[in-house]
Amino acid sequence: MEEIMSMIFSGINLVKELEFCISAQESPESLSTSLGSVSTLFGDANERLKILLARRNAYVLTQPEPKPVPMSDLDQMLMQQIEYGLMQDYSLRDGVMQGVRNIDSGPSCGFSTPRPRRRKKNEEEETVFVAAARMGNRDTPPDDNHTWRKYGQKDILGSKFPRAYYRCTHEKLYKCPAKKQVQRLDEDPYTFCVTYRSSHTCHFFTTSPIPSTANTATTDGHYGSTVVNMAEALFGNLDSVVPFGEPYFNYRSLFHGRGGDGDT
DNA sequence: TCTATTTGACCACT
DNA sequence: AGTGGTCAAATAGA
Repeated sequence: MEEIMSMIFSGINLVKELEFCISAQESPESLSTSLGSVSTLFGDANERLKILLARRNAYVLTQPEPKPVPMSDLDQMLMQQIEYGLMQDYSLRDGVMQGVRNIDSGPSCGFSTPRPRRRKKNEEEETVFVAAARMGNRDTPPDDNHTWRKYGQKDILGSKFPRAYYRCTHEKLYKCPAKKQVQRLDEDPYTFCVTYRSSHTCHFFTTSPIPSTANTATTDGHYGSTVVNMAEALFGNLDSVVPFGEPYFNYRSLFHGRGGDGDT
């Protein structure tokens, strides 16, 4: 899965380059080359996703009493990542950085004593890609409304940048199990891959948990359709990738605090 | 003095 | 054995 996400975000970076080619009015040859790279990469990622989803669907069908799961965690995670990445891209292009994120999912899973030194295999996990601030401190991702304490850093094999490990500041006081890992992408140092593990059981924020709509760079209605259009342009047939058409899938809900709840 | 960060070492998993 | 995740002592900063 991480490999697919890596491919998708590499593709997004290629789209950025393509956009630059267009604005720089480069030759049709270079445009064609750029387009080819994009379509190859996304096509490949799409194929892998299809295989992945097919396997999952097959697995669900083999369950004795399949529950009505409208959208799998995997799908949801994927969509969040894709939309979040696009959102960050759009925000940066508009010169606005929005550290908006709210993807806590489900009940927290605490640790049993003694605390394991390795994460559990099935521990809940959410990965988002966050654009770094272009000004100020670029070494840390934008504020995500929670306070974190760094407890480790590791050089990761094959990665140019080290991975930083954070846990919730309230871990001891409120037994909050939330953790996150932050790593820069090799292909785009301005983008962080942030992996969240376990939900916050504390509900303390460094800033207001719901940013005012006055801060929104784009209206979410416009953005939502833009994202869909862009994703469709990128993936061709969205139905084969993500269930935009799912009745239970509300992509606006992914962006809490961006005016998605209140506007009509 | 307290809290956060750094960093080498330890440990679990593959 | 190699790698990633965590611990914990040392250190820095408020």
